Amino acid sequence: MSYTNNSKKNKVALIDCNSFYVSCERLFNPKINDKPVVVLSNNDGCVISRSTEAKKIGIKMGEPYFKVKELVKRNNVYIFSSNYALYGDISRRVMKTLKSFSDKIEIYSIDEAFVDLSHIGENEVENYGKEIRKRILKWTGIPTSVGISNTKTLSKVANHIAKKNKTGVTYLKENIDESLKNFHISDIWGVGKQLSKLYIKNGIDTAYKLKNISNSWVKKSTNVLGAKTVMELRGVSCINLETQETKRKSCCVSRSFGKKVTSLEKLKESITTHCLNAAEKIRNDNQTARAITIYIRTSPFDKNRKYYSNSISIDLPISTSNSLELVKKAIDGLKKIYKCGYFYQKAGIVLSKLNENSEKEFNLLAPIMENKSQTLMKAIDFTNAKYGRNAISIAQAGINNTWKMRKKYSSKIDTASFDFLPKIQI
DNA sequence: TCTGGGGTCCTAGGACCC
DNA sequence: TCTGGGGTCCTAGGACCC
Repeated sequence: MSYTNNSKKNKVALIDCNSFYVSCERLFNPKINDKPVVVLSNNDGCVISRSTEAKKIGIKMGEPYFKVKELVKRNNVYIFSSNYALYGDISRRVMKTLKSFSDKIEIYSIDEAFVDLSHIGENEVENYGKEIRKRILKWTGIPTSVGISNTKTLSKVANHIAKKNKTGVTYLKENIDESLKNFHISDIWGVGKQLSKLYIKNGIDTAYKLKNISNSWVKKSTNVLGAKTVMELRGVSCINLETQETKRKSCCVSRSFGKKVTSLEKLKESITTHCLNAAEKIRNDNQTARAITIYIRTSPFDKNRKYYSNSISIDLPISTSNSLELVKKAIDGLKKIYKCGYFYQKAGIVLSKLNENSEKEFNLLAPIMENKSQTLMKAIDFTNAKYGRNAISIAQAGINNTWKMRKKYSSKIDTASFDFLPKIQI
């Protein structure tokens, strides 16, 4: 493994939106600005975003909603079902604002981005961070935290610290050991549940201790990623800034059911719907799939019923993005793994081995078949974009679906009025 | 009653070949 | 009777991220 030891010059900022989904809801609802607010995952299942006030009350990240219902009631917490069309749109605006500072930017997730600040002078870095923060707040209304340091992993640490700062900006310079001593091992980027367990078992419970562990031990006990994290804590950059937007390599669509499902017919409906959505997604990216995976499972939390989970992967003879072909394969697969007598909680599909349309393998019949189907698919995508997703669907997908998601607390805010967003009908 | 969804990367081990 | 070993490729599953 080779490391680029140019840490002295490298400066990278991590900009992270504070309580992003909550902040998005607040944009259109100023009366909840100083109130405890949470946003729930699909199906109103878990808490996935919390305002500072909600955190203080003791509502934990990822906690099932039914477990905190009482706490929520007692403290008058405002609840929202998630509205991804809204969050996606606000995210695009935040990223666009960031790009006004630099082209060297890696959009890491819906609410986070790394920006290269190597060209900014040592004494100006912190003010530059403040300027970024100020502009995003002014242009989009979203509060952020900015962490800056020599490597991505360290800028993540800096960002954590910035979240507790008044200014919202932290620049971790060379002498960072004091900060690392107070930084818990499980908060390090790249150290998840399993690694935390391993490290703590070996007496390594802070970032500082991990930084000073021997190379040979890390390599022996973990893998290359573990080793990279350690190097990055030492200020040696091993994880590059990915400024090129790359196309996805797989595409999955899955949902939990609002109500448990037992019949093959209902499973067919949901698998068909997921398949249509996934196919549309990859067509949008001008991609085709050469494999499809179908999976179904019962609830892993239900102790009173038998658990069943199964999946099947099917290779496709010709790479395709044709909805009808994909649905047909998906249903074939579903029939093979379906077992009667179970209460299913979730179903999903994965399209994988994705290719660019242009690099499709050579096939004699393909051009003729494709022209026809492509015209049809384009017509469907156009209509659905204009009149709402599923305006055109296929009969198999069902119409009044009892298995559809719960979304009791949706703010129903739709930014289409100023950005021509397609409205998603749930 | 009620526990999300969408990604990436790494590795061990099997299949296959000579 | 004695029953190799090294290389490559692929895949499933695990770990991690937000």
